[in-house]
Amino acid sequence: MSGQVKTGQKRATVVDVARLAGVSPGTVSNALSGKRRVDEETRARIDSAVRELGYVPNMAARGMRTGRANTIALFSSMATAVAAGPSKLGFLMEIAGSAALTALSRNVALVLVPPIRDPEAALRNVPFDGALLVEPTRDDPFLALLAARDVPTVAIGEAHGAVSAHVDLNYAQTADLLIDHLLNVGSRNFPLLIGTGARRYYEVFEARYRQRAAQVGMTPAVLRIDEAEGEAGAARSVARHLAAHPETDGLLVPLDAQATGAMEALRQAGLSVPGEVRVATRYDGLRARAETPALTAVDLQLDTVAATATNALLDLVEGMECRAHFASPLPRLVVRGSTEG
Amino acid sequence: MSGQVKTGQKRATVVDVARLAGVSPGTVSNALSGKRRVDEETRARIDSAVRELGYVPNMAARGMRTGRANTIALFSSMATAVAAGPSKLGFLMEIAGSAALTALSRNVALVLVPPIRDPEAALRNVPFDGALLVEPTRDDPFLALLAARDVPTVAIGEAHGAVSAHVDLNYAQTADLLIDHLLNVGSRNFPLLIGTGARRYYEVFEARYRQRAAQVGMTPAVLRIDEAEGEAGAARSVARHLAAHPETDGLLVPLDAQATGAMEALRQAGLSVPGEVRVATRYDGLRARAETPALTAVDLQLDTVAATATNALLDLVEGMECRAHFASPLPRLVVRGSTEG
DNA sequence: GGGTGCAGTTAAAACGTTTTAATGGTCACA
DNA sequence: TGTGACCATTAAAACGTTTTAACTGCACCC
Repeated sequence: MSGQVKTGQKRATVVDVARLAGVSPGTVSNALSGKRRVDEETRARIDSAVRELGYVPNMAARGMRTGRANTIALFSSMATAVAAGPSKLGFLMEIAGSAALTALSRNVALVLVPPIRDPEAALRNVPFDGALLVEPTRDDPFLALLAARDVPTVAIGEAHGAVSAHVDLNYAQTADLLIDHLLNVGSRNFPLLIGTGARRYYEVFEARYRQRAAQVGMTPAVLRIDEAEGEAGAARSVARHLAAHPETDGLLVPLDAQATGAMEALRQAGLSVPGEVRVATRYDGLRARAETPALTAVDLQLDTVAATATNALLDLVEGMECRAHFASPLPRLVVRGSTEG
Repeated sequence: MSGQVKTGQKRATVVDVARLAGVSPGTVSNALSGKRRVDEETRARIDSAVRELGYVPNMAARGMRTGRANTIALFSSMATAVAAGPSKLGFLMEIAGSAALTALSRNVALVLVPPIRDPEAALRNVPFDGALLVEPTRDDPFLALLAARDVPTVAIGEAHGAVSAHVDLNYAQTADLLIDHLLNVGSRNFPLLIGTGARRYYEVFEARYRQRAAQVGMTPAVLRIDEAEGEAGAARSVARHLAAHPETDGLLVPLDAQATGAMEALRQAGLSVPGEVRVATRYDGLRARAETPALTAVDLQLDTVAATATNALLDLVEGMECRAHFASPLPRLVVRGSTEG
């Protein structure tokens, strides 16, 4: 009997509980939320009524009253996510797992909003009190929509637009790590491949690359490839570059989808990796590890990053003050077969 | 001006829109939802009022009235997920991505409930109108909780308990695929490693393994390892088996975390893979691909499986009739270095 | 005895939407 | 002219909480 609810029966409400316990609904609410003192004996009566009726609070009603959804949303910038396909999803999912765990430890659920054609529809149908935005582009459609909704937003990775806060992804250090590594293993002629989108980390990578190239006397070559062309686009671009520059002995390809494309081009050209050409990429995900040889990459410690971002967002949602900028653990180089023989 | 909302300003409601458009709130609701006919001219007035005020419907209020949260939850059986760590998360995340996409295409968001200590608290604070349950164990704590809440539940993988429906993960075919493959590449003495938990797919794997072993005259050996001991437990168990059975020339290890543990044991024993011992696992995820040599595994087509499950669940939520059992695309063997030289 | 303060409780309002039943108007048909 | 059907609209109720302000007793203090 007790605790059981028959199928189809209407769920018990706070008034049912109140009636059974012989108190008013307000007292039940106070007893359950603990917001006000309730007599010990009354509380006991309420508790047993709750158990007997199998009462579960109606979240929608609570949300309407309190104005909170107990939910945060994780968005990924549409364009790239689609373009980079599974790789970007890996990146996103790694963040999602950690963010969900952190959020739930604070009694908030994470809703996952994958890249989708119509961001506006997604926003409209999903209740949430805060948003996590993964590496937004300069003109990210979500930025405007979230701003219009006046909802706290935390970006993962440096953001151009107006966000409440952002967690650093250490673009500069990551770039330096990879560039210095390529130099250390002896590469002296390696181009940088980046996408054409307005991503902050492209800008940073390019800046560091050019600076370092100038220092060591390397002629810089920056190949820009539309992200939407995926692996194939990168392969074509690299093939062209190899033909024009046979002295090439390395490739710096931050976007992993483009990195595997580049590997394909190298195979076609009959060049050995890492013997003749060394290759390094940024995100140490499935693509990087599944390539043969596996690609040297960087451990961005996304779980820590996501936890930091989530906690910051929840602080904001709860109305606490919060810094506008959070540092991340320093990225660590993960050396693999593609740069060491 | 239009479409702009100043920060801190209270959000416009349907009443504000109604007043501005000179109609009643009910008409606004009808115009927006399209549930009833509304004169073309009034609809236009309402639309422009909506734009001017930057009106966004309050989901909580709508949810309270309609009884729908526009949300489904994805749960993963607690014990295993924790035990198998990142590998299980990979599995879960692959499903999550596809489920989220499918759900969103039907205007429903996916909330991600990662393995957590207190499942009951998770359930209480998260509003959802349906649940997706990944490979529940026989006594899965979520099963009871979801049943008590009387919420439609769809399991991914055969389920023991009471769920509204389940989508097959083709345990038998998967087992056959792997067993036959090991036999085909010449293995004649390979034990089966499985966990101790009450998972349906352990039972099926064991049954098929014993049957096939009897057919080909192989002495069956089933090693059961507590999932909670992870890689190390599997490594110890395999080391022991190898010492007692030097004739071992293969390993069938469905759980990928245990498979990588087994690989470690083989390395320690100085046995070459695939030369002396062939290894096969089930889930073709990061662990399988990142191992050296990469592990032969099975493509379970989780994206299709997740999409099927999600659509079934949403049908149930919308009150449609729905089959209790869905087939999945047949699993395909992915042959890798661990079984072919 | 009249005020003050406190602790526990309550009645009623409020949150913002959807839905129901009722309303007035127009049109076609007898 | 009356009758019914239909259409667009509306007023009001309903959803299930939380919160506010009021209200009890009751003890304590001048």
